[in-house]
Amino acid sequence: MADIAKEAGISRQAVYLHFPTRAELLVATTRYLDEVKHVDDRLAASRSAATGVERLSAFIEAWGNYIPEIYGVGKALLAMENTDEEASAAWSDRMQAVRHGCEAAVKGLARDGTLSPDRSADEATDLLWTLLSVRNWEQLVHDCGWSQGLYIDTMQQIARKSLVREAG
Amino acid sequence: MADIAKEAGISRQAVYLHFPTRAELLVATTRYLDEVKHVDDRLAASRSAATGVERLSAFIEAWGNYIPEIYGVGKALLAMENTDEEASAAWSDRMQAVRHGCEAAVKGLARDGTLSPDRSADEATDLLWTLLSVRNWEQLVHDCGWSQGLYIDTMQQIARKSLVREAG
DNA sequence: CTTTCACTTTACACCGTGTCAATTGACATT
DNA sequence: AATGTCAATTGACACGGTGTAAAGTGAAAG
Repeated sequence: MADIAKEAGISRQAVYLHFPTRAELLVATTRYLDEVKHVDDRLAASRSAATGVERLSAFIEAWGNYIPEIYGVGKALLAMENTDEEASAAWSDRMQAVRHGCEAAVKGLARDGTLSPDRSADEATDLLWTLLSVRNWEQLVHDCGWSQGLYIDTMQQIARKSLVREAG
Repeated sequence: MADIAKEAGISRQAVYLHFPTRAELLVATTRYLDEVKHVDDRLAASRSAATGVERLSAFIEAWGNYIPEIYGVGKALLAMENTDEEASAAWSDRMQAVRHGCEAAVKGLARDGTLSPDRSADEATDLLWTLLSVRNWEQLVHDCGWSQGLYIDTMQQIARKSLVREAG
């Protein structure tokens, strides 16, 4: 909080005049980021894809390219996951939104009859959601040094191979 | 620390007589767990597999079934990753050991000529390592309610599909 | 009989979060 | 020109968790 106040050029206490707790500050920041980065517009593109398979790839590209923009705040929120109830709930809420995106992509496959017979729709959603977690992005791009492009390509391919019937 | 002391039936300060910091206590606990759970023996089984593909599956099964046993300490260590240098290094060290296991499995595939042509050995190792992260296990088994068996089966299948040439 | 050792109790320093009260300075209202 | 409002300031403090320090206890071992 002290660092944030310094960065903002106000006193530490003044921050509390705007945001009652550290968690609420972070939550407000994610909301602001979503607004300013037009996350809705980006995900809308994936919804207009012709086939389920295309939609899956478009969704992965849209979300995957959004991760780096929210990564900073996300990491801060994730760091307080264990100690702050409210922060945990806020992050969990945002991740549920991503899960709904995954679910929609999986349903697109099911509608086309291209969902892999190996997995139920729920399991496929869980799997895709896990695959696309911010932590996985962090590990591959930050820790392993992958480029953003390699990350997107690989995630698209692996999602296709694990979720699409007769994958190629 | 107070909770741990209470559980151990000694005073909070007495804990510091054994472990200088909270981080070192957790590190010692992981070491103790590794010893008592015979992690080396378990992973040895995967090394004796005939083919690279079998070895991959055996490794995933061995590590995947080890995760729940270290999960408690792992989570505590992960929680201090951002604040405690030493805890972060300790966890990172343990995860490097897992990465070496992944690397060995990938090399097994490469030796057989069954590694997917889509990926270099390094990328395959990164991918497998990320797939098998404790966080992913946590999300699927804890958050999504998957059984341990479903987790193992799915990870084996997805690893085969993403890493093995002409996957089936 | 004394040393040693693990442990106890008590006290305290430090840091980060969050609260509270009194004050200031700018701007708008009347 | 006097008044009220509002954002922000300063300074103090409570709380919880980690870690340090010092003096004391009790039992086993030489």
